[in-house]
Amino acid sequence: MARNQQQNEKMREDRIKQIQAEALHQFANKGLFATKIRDIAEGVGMAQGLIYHYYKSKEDIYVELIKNALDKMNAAVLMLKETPLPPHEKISMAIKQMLYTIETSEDFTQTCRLIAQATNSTAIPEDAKKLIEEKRDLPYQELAKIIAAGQKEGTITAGDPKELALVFWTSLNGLAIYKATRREHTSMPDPGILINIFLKE
Amino acid sequence: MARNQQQNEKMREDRIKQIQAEALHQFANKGLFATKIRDIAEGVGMAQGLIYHYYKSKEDIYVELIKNALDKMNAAVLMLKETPLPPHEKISMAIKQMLYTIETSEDFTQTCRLIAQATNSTAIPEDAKKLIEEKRDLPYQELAKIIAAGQKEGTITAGDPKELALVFWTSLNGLAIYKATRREHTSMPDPGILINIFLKE
DNA sequence: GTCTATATCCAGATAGAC
DNA sequence: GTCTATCTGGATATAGAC
Repeated sequence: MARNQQQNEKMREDRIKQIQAEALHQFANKGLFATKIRDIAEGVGMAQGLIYHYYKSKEDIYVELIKNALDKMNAAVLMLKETPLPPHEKISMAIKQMLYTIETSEDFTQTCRLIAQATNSTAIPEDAKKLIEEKRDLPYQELAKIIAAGQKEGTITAGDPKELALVFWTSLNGLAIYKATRREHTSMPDPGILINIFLKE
Repeated sequence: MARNQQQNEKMREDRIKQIQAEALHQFANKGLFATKIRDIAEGVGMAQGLIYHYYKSKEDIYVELIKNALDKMNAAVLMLKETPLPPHEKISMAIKQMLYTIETSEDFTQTCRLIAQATNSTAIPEDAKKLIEEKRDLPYQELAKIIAAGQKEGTITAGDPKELALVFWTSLNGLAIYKATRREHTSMPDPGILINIFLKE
């Protein structure tokens, strides 16, 4: 009996993961409003009504995805923060890593697109707005700290750390979104171009 | 009689301009699907049904705005191309100009947002897709040419001109969109940060 | 040109059988 | 858990009076 309950629990979780994966794909490509519950259900291969066995509403799916996306992004930044490297190497590693991930991981570019869409729309669920408000600043803040530390060591270009962090994040984000819409036709620029913005000589 | 016809024609054009201005505002903030015809009509101060005296459908308004937005962007790039300045000064002028315009013109940031949304969604009208396909590459191409010319003169950093153009355009675009969502709280970075990417020493 | 009223459609969400 | 059928609301677009 306990075994069965565990199995059921696992099946349920698998289903939820399927729905999430399909919904991320659809939302990233079409946005919240153009994506229909039917699209998600068909993508997963289940009846339209069955979605409501797992989620209360379309908005609920969306909010959960937004939360996951922001958390994933922030976790990556905190990981970078904890990495035992000098600041300027953190920066160049982060740039290389992100460009590589943009190039190779569709899931990552979709996550970027989801966040970008949500950030740029006022027509998203109230809960999603709150999450964004709460969580979106962390990358800028952490980047700014790393940059300031590097400037103290004399390895990173002079300039307002916050402004440099802003350029860092918006540039890479812009590239991720660009890439997402031309997957086959384009490759990312040489990391050196971006690294030059931040590192001395 | 001819006078009256002219007056009527002008009134009609004014109405259309009102609708366009309101629609740009709404679409930029909420996207195509979350914007309701009623919202636009209310914004202009007319009855919902009256919109259809001026446009056949919501999609038609959207497609027209997309066209205008892309044309405006491309016209600015072609203007830059024709400016009688050496390449490296074109680049630094363009950066300064764009950062200033982002900071001061809400219409410009809305135009950027509209294009960004449309570019990043597969759920837009077929006609809008065609326009984007046709027109969106021009800035990258012209920038790349200017950069290549500057490299020949030895005033612009080495590197693949196309990649540099990509960084140029995605960075500024990313900043415009960032700014749009935090209008009061943020200012643009020092142009020098971006200029340093492109100019030698 | 402008409005009100309405036809029509579509999608989110629910009910209930299996 | 899963499906089919359906209720319901809301939005586009049209019709027709003023």
